[in-house]
Amino acid sequence: MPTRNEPIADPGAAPGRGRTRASHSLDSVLAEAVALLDESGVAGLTIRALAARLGGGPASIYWYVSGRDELLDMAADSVLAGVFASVQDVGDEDPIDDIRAIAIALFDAIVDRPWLGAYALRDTGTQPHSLRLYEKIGEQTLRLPLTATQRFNATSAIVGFVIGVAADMGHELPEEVLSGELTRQEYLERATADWRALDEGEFPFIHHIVDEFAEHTDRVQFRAGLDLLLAGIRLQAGV
Amino acid sequence: MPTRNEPIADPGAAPGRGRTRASHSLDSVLAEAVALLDESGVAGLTIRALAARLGGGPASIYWYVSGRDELLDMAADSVLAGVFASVQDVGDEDPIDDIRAIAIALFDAIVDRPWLGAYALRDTGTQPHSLRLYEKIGEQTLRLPLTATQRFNATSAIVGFVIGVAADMGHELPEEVLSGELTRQEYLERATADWRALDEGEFPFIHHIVDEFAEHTDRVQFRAGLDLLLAGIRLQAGV
DNA sequence: ACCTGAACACCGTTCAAGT
DNA sequence: ACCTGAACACCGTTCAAGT
Repeated sequence: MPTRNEPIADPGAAPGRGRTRASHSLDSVLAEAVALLDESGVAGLTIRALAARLGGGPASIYWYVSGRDELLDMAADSVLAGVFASVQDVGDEDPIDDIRAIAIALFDAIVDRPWLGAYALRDTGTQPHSLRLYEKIGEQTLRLPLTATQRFNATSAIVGFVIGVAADMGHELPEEVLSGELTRQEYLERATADWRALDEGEFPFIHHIVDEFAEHTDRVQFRAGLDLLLAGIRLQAGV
Repeated sequence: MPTRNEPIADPGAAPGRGRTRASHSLDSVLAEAVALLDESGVAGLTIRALAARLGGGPASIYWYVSGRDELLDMAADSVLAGVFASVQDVGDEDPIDDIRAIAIALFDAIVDRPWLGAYALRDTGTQPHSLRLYEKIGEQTLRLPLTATQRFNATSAIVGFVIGVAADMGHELPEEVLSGELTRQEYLERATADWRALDEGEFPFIHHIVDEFAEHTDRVQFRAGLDLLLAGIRLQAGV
């Protein structure tokens, strides 16, 4: 908590010359945390594993971060910094198209890093880049003829949709797939077989869409849903 | 894992007559797990706390459940059984209105139990009631003039939206609120003050909607977003 | 200012043994 | 079939002490 507003940049450019004592920085702590999350997921990010990676003891982490929860929040937000940077120039086209572009950038980032789904855009108070991304999406609605309430609701709907669908897809894949024990293809085939085995009278819808399920890709399905939501916003704005 | 398909009902109606040895059932394990989750959240559900509540040792839980993850999945699904039951008769009105009714029932259940957000509708293979709820929503799209792909995408979008927005709202409230240390009202005021303190040139959207934020309610905002998505589906179906 | 050492109070999970 | 006892191998977090 006391370090929350600490400068993010490394104060001394080079890591201290002494070699017996370990020395980190907020940047390196977060960078290694992200690396650990990418490699082994949320469960893999332990304070002890992180400290070992940085060459120090567990207690050293607590100088930079108030605890594991804040670490997770900050690690997620540090990734969102990149997403925000990548959409900084968006805002000159059709407002709805621009919202789509931002939403897709955010979604793609979460697909690449499934652990992000649970920690991105959680707390705009602690996560400055989450706030900026929320702001950025909202700014596009400012260019639509809507009321303030409609803009607020539309923006929250977009964010909720992105996070929700992405999170859903993140843990749609069980551990066997993430650990490389099973390919996505094999997993889909197994799930498809399960669905086909269901009683057709009891599960008419499942049977109706099982072929689509077998061949679907997350990105395409996400875009399709996003376009439905955007169509609703466009209709409301009358543009 | 071996117990996954065990009958859910208590085999012997009365809990064994012997009083020195603890004796549970899958039902009681899940019921106490839900109670624990309601009282103290996901972090509060430990195998040891659950076992103590049931009057036995930690190892006894493993006869009913393969581990903590499966316990969480099954506890969530056991709550969804009630949600499914409550919407069983839905399906005679306008299809879009029926989808709305189911989505709202699901959302309300997650608002009541924030921990549900992270575990509901996660794995239709392990969670039978998640599957039935997904099927139920999908069945309404069967009554709309859409292609199978469109129905699949629309249904997944609805589910993703509900889960996403609900999950978002679930952890929007920090621990101080959940622990009763702070009221929701006070929290909203604090967050609102933070937002007003932001630079207006840099955060025009935040300033534009801060008054709406201060007075918003989760349920109303969810319905507004849901209606945008439903409007998009209606437009696609042309009904 | 920033890190070490060492401890505290927990965890989930396993497994032989009991009933 | 279902539970106990006891252990294993971890956790996050704290804090006095060092540099």
